[in-house]
Amino acid sequence: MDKPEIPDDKAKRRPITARQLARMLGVSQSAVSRAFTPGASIAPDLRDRIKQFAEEVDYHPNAIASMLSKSRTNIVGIVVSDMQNPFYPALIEKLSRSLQRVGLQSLLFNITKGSNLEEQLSALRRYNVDAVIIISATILSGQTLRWATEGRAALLINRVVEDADLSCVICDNVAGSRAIADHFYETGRRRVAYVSGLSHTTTNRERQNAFVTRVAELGMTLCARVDAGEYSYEAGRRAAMEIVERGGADAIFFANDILAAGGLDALREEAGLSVPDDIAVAGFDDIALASWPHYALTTFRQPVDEIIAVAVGMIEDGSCYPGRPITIKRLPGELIVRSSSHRISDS
Amino acid sequence: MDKPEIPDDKAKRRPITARQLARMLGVSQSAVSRAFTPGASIAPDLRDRIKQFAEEVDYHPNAIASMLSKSRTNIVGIVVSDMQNPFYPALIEKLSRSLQRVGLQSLLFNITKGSNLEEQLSALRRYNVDAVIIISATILSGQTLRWATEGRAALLINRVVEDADLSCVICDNVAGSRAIADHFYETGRRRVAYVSGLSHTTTNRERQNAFVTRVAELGMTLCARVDAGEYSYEAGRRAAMEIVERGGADAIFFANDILAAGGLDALREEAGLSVPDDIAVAGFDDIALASWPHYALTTFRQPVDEIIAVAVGMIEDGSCYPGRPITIKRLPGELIVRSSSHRISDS
DNA sequence: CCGTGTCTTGCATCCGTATGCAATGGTGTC
DNA sequence: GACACCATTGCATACGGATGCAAGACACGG
Repeated sequence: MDKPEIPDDKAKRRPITARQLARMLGVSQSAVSRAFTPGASIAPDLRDRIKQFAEEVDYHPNAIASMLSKSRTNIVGIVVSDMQNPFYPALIEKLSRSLQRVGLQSLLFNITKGSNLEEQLSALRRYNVDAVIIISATILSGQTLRWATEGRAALLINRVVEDADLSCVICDNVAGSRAIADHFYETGRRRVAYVSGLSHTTTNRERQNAFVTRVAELGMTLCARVDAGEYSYEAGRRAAMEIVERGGADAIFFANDILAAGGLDALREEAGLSVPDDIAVAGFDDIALASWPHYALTTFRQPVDEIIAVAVGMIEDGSCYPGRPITIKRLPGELIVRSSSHRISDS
Repeated sequence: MDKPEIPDDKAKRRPITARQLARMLGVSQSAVSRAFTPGASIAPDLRDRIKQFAEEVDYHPNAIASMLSKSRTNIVGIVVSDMQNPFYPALIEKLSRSLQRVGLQSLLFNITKGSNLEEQLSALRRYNVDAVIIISATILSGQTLRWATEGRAALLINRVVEDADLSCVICDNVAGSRAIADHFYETGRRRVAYVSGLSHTTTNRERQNAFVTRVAELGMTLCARVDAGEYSYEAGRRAAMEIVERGGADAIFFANDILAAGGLDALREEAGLSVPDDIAVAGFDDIALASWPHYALTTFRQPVDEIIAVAVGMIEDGSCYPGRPITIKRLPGELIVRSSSHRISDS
C-alpha cells in the first residue's frame, strides 16, 4: 500500500520537478536524475519504477537546468544570411534533421546586413551553444567570426574565410568548375562566359579562377566575365543580357543555379536564343529547380548529404573544438549533365 | 589606485561569471545582474562602470542561468515540416528576423513523417520554450499538437486544426479563392479546374470549397478537381496533364504557387498549350518564383509580413498563452494579376 | 536635529539538475 | 565468520544569475 499518491493540484502551472517526483516516490532527487541519465549508476528496477511514475505524472527533465549544471546545451547555433537562394533552406533542413538525429537542436541566427551584427552575435555567445555552424560568411568578416565563435566549437559550411581560424566543409569548387569547363569543351563550345555572384567570396573566387584557368588551358575564349552582384534570379537575367549585348558567347557558366535559372530564361525569352542550340548554360549546386524539365540545368551537384554528415561528425567527435587544428574538408561533387548544355541525341 | 586588475589566466576556458566580475570590481553579484537588467534599481554610474568593465574582461551574462532563474527562455520553438515549398523558408526567415528584433531566438524543430514525432516533440517540451509557433500542422494531429504545446503559449500559422485548441493566424483563404474565381470569370473563362495539394488540410479545404462554391455561383463549369497529393512542382505537372487528358479546361486554379509553376510548365511544354491564351493559370501564396517573367503567375498574395507581425504581437502580448481564449486571425491578402491568366493589352 | 521617504546596494536564497563522495547493503572468498 | 569488493543510493553542493528583503545613504520638511 505504499503506492505513491499523485497530487492533482492542477492549479500549479509550473511543471513538476525532479525533487517533487523524488519525494512522491520516496527516493532522492539524485535517483531521479540518474534514472534519466543513460549509463548512470542506478538499479534497473529503480530506474524503471521512476521512469514509469514520471510518465504517469508527466514529468520531463528540465533541459535548462541540465544545461546549467552540465554546461552543455545540446544546441547548435546555425548562422545564416541568405535564405533567398533555395540551396540554403534545403541545406538547413537536412542539417537540422541530422543534428536532431544525434540529439542536437538548431538555434537559428538569421543575420542581415542591415541589422546590427554585434547584437545578434552577442546572443550567439550568451546562449552558450555547443557549436556554431556558419552557413553564410558572406557578410561576416574573419575578425567578426573569430570573435563570435571564440572559445567554442565552430565550423563553416560552403565558405572559407582566410583569417578566421575556422575549420570548414566545402564542396570541391575547383574540380566542379573544371568539370563544367571540360564539359563545355567536349560539347563543342569555344566562346564561353562566366557570371559571378558576390565576387569577393571565396566560393566565387574558387569557382571563377578554376573555370577561367581551365578555359585557358583548353584554349577556349573567355568572352565575358560579369559580376551579377548578388545570387538571385533577377541578377542572373541581367547578367545574361549583358553578355548578349556585349557580343554573346556560346556557353555561360553561372556561379550558381539560381543565377543560371534567371540567365536561361532571359536568354530564351528576352534574347530569343535557343538553349542549348545557340548557347549552353550551366550552374552550380543542383537545387531542386535545376531538375525541372523547363530548366533541365546542367550543373555541378554539391554533395549536400556528405557535407552535412562530415559537419555533424566533426561536431560530435569534437574535431572542430577550439584548440584543435583547423581542418578544411573538400568533398567531391558530381557533374550533372542536362539539356541546358547539351542536346541529348537519344533519351 | 583601486583600479580593478584584470586576471589574465587564459588557461581557464570557462567564461567569466557575474560573481567573478563583481569580486574584481568590489561590488556584489546582484549589482552586476542589475547592471544588465533594464529597468533594475541601480545607480547610473555604477551601471556604466560595470558595463564598461564587463566589456574589458569580455563578460557576457550566461543566458542559460538567466533562463533557469527567470523561467523564461526568450526562445520560441518553430515547428516546421515541409521546407520544400519555398513559401516556408521565406516565411521562416522573416519570422525569425522579427522574433530576433524583439529579443527572441528561434529554435527549429524540423519534423518529418518518418522520424518519431514523440521524441522530437518531447524535446520541444523539455527546452521550456516560451512559445511554440507551428508552421506546418500537416502531419500533426490535433491531439499531438495539444500534447506538445500543453501549458505553453502556442500558435499556428497558415493552418487551422480544429481539435487542438490553438490560436492561429492565417490568410483569408476564402476571399482569396473567391477572388481567383472572380478573376477567371471576368477574363472570360468558363470551364475551370481546381488542383489540390494535400486534400485533407484545412488550408486546402478552405481554398477548394470557396473556389468551387464561387465557381458555381458564377455559373462556371468545374471541369475537373484533381488531388496532386503533395505540394510540389512535379505534382503540379502531373495534375495539369491529368486535367488536359480529361478534356481540359480554360483555367486552372492550383492550391499554391509551386503546384502552379509545375502545371504551367507542363501545359506549355508538354501539352503544347498557350498560357494564357488557351488556358489561364493561377496559384496561391505569391512566392518569389511567381514574379519571374517566365512564370508571371497570377496568384493571391499571402500577407506574410502582416501574418508575422500579428503572430509576434500575440506572443509578445501573451494573447496566445494558455488560459486565454483561442483567437483565429484571418488576414486579407491581395490578388496579383500577372500574365499567366490574362494577356495585358497595354503594358 | 529628527522623522519620513526615496534611491542604492548587498545578503541570502531560489531556479532544477548533475555529480563527487561517503554510507549502505549484499556477495564472494578463504 | 571476517574481510574485501562492488553495486546502489543519498547527501551536499555546484552551475550562474535573479530577486525579495532589509540595511544604509541621502535629501527634505518641520
